[in-house]
Amino acid sequence: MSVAPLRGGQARMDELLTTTLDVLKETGYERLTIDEVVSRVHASKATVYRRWPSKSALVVAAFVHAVSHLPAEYDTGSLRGDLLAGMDDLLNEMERLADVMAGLIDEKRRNEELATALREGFLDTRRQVAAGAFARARERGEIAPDADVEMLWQIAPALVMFRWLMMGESVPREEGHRLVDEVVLPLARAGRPVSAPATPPPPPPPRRRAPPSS
Amino acid sequence: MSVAPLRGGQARMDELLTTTLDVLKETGYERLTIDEVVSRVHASKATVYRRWPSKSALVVAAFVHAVSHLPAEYDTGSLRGDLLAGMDDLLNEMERLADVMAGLIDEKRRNEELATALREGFLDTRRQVAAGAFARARERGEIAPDADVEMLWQIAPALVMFRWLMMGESVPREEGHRLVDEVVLPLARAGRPVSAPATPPPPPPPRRRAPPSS
Amino acid sequence: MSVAPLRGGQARMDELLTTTLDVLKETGYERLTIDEVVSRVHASKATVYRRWPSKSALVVAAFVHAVSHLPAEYDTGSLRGDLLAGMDDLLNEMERLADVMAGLIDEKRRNEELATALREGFLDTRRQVAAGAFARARERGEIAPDADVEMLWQIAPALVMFRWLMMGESVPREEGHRLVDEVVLPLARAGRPVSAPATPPPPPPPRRRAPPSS
Amino acid sequence: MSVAPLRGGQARMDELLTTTLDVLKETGYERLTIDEVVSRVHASKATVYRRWPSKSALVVAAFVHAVSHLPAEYDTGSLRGDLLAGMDDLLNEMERLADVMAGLIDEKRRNEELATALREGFLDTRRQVAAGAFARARERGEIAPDADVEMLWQIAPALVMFRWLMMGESVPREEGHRLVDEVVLPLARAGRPVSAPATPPPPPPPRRRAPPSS
DNA sequence: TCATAAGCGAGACGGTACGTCGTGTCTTACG
DNA sequence: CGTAAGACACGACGTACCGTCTCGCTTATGA
Repeated sequence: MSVAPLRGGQARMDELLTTTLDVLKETGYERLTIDEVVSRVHASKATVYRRWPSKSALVVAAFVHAVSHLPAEYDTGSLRGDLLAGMDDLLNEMERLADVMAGLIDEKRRNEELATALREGFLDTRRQVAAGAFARARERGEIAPDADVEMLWQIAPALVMFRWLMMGESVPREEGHRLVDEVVLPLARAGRPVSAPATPPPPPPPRRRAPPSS
Repeated sequence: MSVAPLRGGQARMDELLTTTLDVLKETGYERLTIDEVVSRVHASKATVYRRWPSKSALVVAAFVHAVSHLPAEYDTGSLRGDLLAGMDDLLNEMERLADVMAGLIDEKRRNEELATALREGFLDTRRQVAAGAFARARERGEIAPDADVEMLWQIAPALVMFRWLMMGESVPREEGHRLVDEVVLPLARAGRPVSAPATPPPPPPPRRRAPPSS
Repeated sequence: MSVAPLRGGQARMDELLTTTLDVLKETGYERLTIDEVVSRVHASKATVYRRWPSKSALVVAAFVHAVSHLPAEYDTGSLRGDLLAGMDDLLNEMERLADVMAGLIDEKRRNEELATALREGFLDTRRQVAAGAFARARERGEIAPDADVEMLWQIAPALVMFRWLMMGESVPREEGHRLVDEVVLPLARAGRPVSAPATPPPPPPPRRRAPPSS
Repeated sequence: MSVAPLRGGQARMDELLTTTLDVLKETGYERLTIDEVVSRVHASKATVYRRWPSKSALVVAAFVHAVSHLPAEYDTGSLRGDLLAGMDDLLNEMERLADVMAGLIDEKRRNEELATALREGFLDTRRQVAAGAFARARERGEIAPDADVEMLWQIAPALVMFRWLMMGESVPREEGHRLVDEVVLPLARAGRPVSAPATPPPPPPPRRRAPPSS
């Protein structure tokens, strides 16, 4: 769906992409209009369609553009410092991109490139930040050797995005830090629980039907 | 934007709403068309617009319809049993509604009724299931008295929805159970950490700019 | 290229067609815009495209509509009276349609329906008017029995259209009448010349080339 | 709108003009595309627009180029010979230009230069050929002194163009010669009719309305 | 001899119109 | 009266062409 940038006009491309992102934030994917975007930068529709074959491709490119920076790396000397730094970065990114992401989650189901952009441009960054921090912490003996890093890295983005996208609330810095101190760090230090309780899992509950059929 | 059901035709309404949900799952909010819905049930557009004033109202109603059942309540006698039962219910609901939710997250930003439906019909159910379970567990002394219930209940839905909507993966039952056993239960039992480390939080990291401007 | 008229809205169709004809007269085929037409009658493009598949089809229909009346028939009792009446009718029609025709002559080359409309709706009317007049005149003995009717009927429209379309002048009534009196009537009365001069036709002249190649 | 030939590249100009004429014949004015023309001669749009300021100017120039040769003059010694020679020339020109003319009649209404080109490059040639022939014939006493030359010269082009452009038929040489022998020559020899019949012209017929309103 | 200029191809660009499609309103005819 | 059918005004989409423009490349001349 993406298109090799034209020879000239790199500046024009950036302008189009950042403007697209602005409009996206303001109005959401559905209400975004190509005409609105081009009129803001005094361009013409052809200039857009010469680069991207459709509205959705334009929007995807704008998102890719927005998340295409080098993954952050923090080495503050302590696990807590690293995680707090990563959390601050996450919160900044969400502030910038939460509205845009909301408009793209549906599109992502049908657009492999967008899915890749989200994964590689955003999620992998979170994973790498956390993975690096945990690796250094393990060498320093700060955490249990069997800590489940693959689960741990997801906790912060999952909860932050849940709050932004599902609950519709922003997440203040202190909340994010509490999340690190009261959830991530304790779990990392404790490692996996000694043994999963032997009680067999209960039978699956009866499936619900959509309408309150009773 | 809300529903004014006509006297007759309750069955017709259900048919329209469930069909709307089907189309929504298949094609997403943006690509859903009223004509597609009505042609599937051999109805006419007027029949839809007599009941709901817009496409978004129809879709909201379909979602409300889908989540409008009594909140589940599980009392299995143990916290773990309750949480696992709640997790199974959550996983079932996600299986049924993940695609639909993806299509509505953007619309929710502009549609208060949809936001309410999501909150009351879906999230509050999760909260109540967990809150009840934790309350009983505290009475039984199974968990620390200062366990942060408001944070704890969010962990399961946040991580499950993160996996479904962000990572694009479904969550198998065993994974859900591991989440209960290795994250929720340990945190509940431990309660809040003795004291937040006294180290002052690091200064906020420099904000990133969108393009790799270096 | 034509389309069965929709059930309702015959009035709307007429309105669209006459407005199309107006715009056509004012601006010519090339500069005519669907948006201009629909905005004049407060219609929408879809209303046009529901009936006619393209701009050219609309314009053709407007022309067909404009020439779709019963062929005139004049029986004034004398050949001269009949021809003058036919001439007046021709001049009226040209006044009404000359600008339109100018815009359609090119399109006619590619549009069989338009060609048919021009032939049957306009030219055949001329032929029939003249043919009837000459037939009655021959019975009355007013003209030579061997008068070449197939050539005679063409003279009036050919010269009038030549003046309108090629020379860009309108033809006043007196000029038209002079044409009848000084060209058509004399030729009709004289019949074919006694014998074609026996001189063999000269050899065809050398073909010219486009550029003044000398 | 007129031509300002660049210093070099006369050959290029000819190439462009003749190619334009070709495309014009094939597709008509409206469908002619600058891109089509330049791609056929491996030129670029700038090369066209450096010479002619618009599509219509290019097309006009192509037509002017096509009709810009010295007016023919035939002096065969007899009126009939002159007229037949002129007719052959006319038929040749129509063969070459009928399609092009069809595409330009509409444009001519709005383009004074094109109107001039048609008049001076094509029509005046016909007029001069005929006028010369008739002048010599009058001196020789071959025609009536009061023959209406201004009307006579138009008959041949009017009828030939009528056949080509309105009826959509080509005109074979014999038909053209018949036209000379049976129409033009008899009228020229007879001169104006002795007296216009005294019958007053009939009242103008009722104007027709566009739709068959009865 | 080489530099300065000019025409050239290529094609991006701002516009404008096209023809299509979906929304939400409305009318018509049927049961 | 509710409904199926579908016409309608509106407005966005994605395409095509016009006329302008900038870019290098080539060529052709003049210092």
